[in-house]
Amino acid sequence: MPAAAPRADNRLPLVLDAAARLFRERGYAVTSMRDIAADSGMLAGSLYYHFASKEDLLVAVYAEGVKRITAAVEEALRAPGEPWERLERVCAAHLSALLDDSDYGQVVIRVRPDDVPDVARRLAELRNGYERLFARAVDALPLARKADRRALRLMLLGALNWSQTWYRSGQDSPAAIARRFVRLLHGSTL
Amino acid sequence: MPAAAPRADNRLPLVLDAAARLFRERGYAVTSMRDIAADSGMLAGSLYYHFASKEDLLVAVYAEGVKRITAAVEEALRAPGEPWERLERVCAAHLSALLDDSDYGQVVIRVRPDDVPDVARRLAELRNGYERLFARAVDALPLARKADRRALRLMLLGALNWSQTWYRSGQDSPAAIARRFVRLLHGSTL
Amino acid sequence: MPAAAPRADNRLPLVLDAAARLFRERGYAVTSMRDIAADSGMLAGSLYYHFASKEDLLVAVYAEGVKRITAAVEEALRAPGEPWERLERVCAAHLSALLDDSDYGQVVIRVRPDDVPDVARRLAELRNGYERLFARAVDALPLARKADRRALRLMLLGALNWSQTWYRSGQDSPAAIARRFVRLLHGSTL
Amino acid sequence: MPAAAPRADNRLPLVLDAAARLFRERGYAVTSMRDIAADSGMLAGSLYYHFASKEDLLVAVYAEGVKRITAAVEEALRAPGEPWERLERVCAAHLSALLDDSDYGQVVIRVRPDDVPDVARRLAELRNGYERLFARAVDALPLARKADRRALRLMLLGALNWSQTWYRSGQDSPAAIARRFVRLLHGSTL
DNA sequence: CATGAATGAGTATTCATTCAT
DNA sequence: GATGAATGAATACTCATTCAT
Repeated sequence: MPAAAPRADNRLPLVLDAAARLFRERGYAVTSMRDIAADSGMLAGSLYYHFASKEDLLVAVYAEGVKRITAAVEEALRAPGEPWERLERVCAAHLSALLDDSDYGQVVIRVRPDDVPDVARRLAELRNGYERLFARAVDALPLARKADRRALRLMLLGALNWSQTWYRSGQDSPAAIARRFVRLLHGSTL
Repeated sequence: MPAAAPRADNRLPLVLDAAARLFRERGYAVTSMRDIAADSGMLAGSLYYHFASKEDLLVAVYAEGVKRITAAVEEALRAPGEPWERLERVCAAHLSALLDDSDYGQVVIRVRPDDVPDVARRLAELRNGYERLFARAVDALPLARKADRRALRLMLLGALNWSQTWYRSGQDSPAAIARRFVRLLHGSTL
Repeated sequence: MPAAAPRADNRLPLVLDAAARLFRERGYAVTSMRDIAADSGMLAGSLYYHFASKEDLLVAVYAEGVKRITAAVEEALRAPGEPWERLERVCAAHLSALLDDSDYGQVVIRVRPDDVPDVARRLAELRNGYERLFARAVDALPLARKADRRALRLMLLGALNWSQTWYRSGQDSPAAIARRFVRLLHGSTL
Repeated sequence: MPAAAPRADNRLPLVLDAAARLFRERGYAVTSMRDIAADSGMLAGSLYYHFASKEDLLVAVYAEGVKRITAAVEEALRAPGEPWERLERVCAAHLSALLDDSDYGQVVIRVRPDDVPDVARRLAELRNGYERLFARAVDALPLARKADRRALRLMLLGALNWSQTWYRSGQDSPAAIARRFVRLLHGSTL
């Protein structure tokens, strides 16, 4: 019997889920601890048993978001295939995590690190950690010139992330969007 | 004695400028009317002589931002040249307005319409109005297939808008970024 | 007509009075801004128009308290007379300001500077300013030895200030207490 | 197997020590049960096994403080000697307990009974019990008039207690302070 | 004995807004 | 046009306390 076993009725994950959903739906600044508490079936004060501050709660959600996107993209990277194919799979995975899979991934895009000055650096580091992973998929491409590689990465990632703005589920699937975006770049770099 | 001559010491533009700067720097939710008032050398209550609400003030800033981007892009569209060249110029103009020119343009990207539910629709319309203009530059491209046109527009616009996230003035100029992005797409669509 | 004339219905003094009374009655930590507001016939938030923080409000009350004690003691110092007589009058004035005259003086004794770390230094300076004045009355005494002078001052001031603990109005008057205390010291120093 | 033997690892004294230290350092109102718990290596809830409320904890600390001062003063009273000499020793003992010996004694001075209305009476009784002891040392003095006796006691006790305000260890020792204070009163009463 | 989790009332403070002057 | 003064609701957070485990 492990000593530190969490209780069965631990509601921390519930809190995290509620926060993720609200941060994604409305944004960080505009979501109150009371909102989150109400959605977790608790009182506002009770949240502080689990998280020392609203900012800490955001960091936890954000970290979970990065973790999920990372996991999805790592899996896509592992599968065999030709570099452009792999990039397409990576983009599809990235988009899925951002648009469909859960609130956590969307928070990573929606909440800007500098919206929350006190933890901006921690958030930025989490995001950068992930972006290095994405860069690996671009580095593997057989490109002619080096400068193009950075531009291609920034362009692709920007386009994917911005998709949150216009994406409506039901129409184009993440995979379809990823395919179209990657193909737009493919021919041009031959 | 002229009847409706605006006073020389009209401080409305001052208010608008302060709001634009603060909304851009910190975001809408986190900027208070008192902050804006202080930056305009007034008291919070006095703002209400000029704007009925904080939301109205945002709409005014946003509209001015769209107007400026629109003006810059329209000028770029007017200049003669081959469609891809023109698109490049349009992108450079768009980026300049977004990154360098003024706070107003940056507010249009930084503030999401749905951050402010009550005026979300008005903001979205303003933004859409502009995006239709941008679309014209894409429509003029000699592309093989129709589907590509939409993807190309969304990709390009997303990549440009997202650049606010990583752009640091001093390094790459807006024009250079625009050129690289457009060229990445050009070859592939021949 | 002076430009910055305060409005007739300015309720700031009301706030100050309420704060003084409550700080004296219950202590600083235990008095809430709501309590003070309720006693001034306002809402808690409204206090912040007049004072930027609870600490600032305390400083204002404290300063007023020191000012009043100072004024009383200065007057006692000005009156002519033999040094011991003058000291007695000074002590009586000090005690009156502390026990009878108003809440402000009592706050100066009741609230310890280090109860409020952030403004401790400002409070201590205010108090020290006054104590230097009190010291003048002791310095004028014809004492044999120098060391005694400091001890006498500390003893007298301590005894006077502590009287807040046991004093019940109706019994001994401040003047009577002062007389007895000073006479206890007088004979011994001849 | 002995029935009521207290456990070896009884942590109650630890709690008491932590509370004494914090009440002395910061004051009662401003010290939280969590602070005390943290300093005792426990969680806040666990304190309630030992004490029914924060107020009870204060009473326990206060009582211990009074007990220690009482013990020190009783010892000083027992030693033989002339009344003024004995008073001086009593004052030195009182001051030591207040300034140097431990946190408990200082709490008795620092925390005013009426800071804690619900237990104010119990605290006052504890304090009075001690003060009667102190009075015995004054009663033994060969004084001319009765009124002086009360004044002398209040003056001396007040001066001693207030010393917490200006005393800085390292400079004057409690014994030296006591000597000076008592001598200031001695001559005058001959 | 002690913890983990929560409560519910309270804290200081902030904010968009109002309106008489 | 703008201010001084205030409102009322909200905000993040704290705290003494409870209680099943």
